Amino acid sequence: MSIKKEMPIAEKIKYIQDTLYVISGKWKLPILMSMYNGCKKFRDLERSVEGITTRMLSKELKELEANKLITRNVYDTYPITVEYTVTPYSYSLKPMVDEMIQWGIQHRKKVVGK
Amino acid sequence: MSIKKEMPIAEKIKYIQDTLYVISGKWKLPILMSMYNGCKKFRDLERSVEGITTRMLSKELKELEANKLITRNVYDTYPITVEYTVTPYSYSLKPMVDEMIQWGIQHRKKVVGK
DNA sequence: CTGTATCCATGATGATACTG
DNA sequence: CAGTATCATCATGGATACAG
Repeated sequence: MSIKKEMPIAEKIKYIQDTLYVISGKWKLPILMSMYNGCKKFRDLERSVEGITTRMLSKELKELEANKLITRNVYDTYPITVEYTVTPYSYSLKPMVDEMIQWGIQHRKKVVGK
Repeated sequence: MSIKKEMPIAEKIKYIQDTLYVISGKWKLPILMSMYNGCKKFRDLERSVEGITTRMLSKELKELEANKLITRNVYDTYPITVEYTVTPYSYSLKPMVDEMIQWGIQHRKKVVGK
């Protein structure tokens, strides 16, 4: 028989907020999705992520990198090119993101009633 | 053989943002967790959700109710008492929230290295 | 091309006082 | 008890110009 201690609520909340923080911001998930779709260069992301500014793209990319979801590689061409790539680790987000998509779909039906 | 059309990225992002919006804000999940833990009355929530103000509690409860995650019941005592209860529907969030907790746990290890 | 630096607008939250 | 009203503060993001 296994004795399983329930995690205290406060601790659960802490982890949830950690997680939310990592994917928070208007652009992090759109950027990631674009990258899964093949975009690698700064300029390509700037164009494919509808409406984003260079300031926000730069900022969000840094945070994604800090959280090990993407890596940044600089190539010494002229002008320099920079390639961002999603890490294998970033795929660990997939189950959660898929859940969010599914929940969003059914919730829209539930609340809007359509 | 099944032909399955991939959902366009833009649409996925829309649903993800819908979902994030529902649980957004500093207090919605802490409130919900407190309610799962048994809190029902405004004053109890105000005390159990560490740091929340009446203004925010009131506001977030309204939004949770609008999204059908809780219901509000007024009892005509004196002074009146109000009981909030989580809806069965709110439990549909559980898989996602559990995923967030698990992801948060392993992410802290991954990034902090501990 | 790949960003950084400023400044500004808006929204989200906090503090506090007050009401039925 | 269960909130509302008002004002203050802070974080987020947008616009724009500029740099290496």
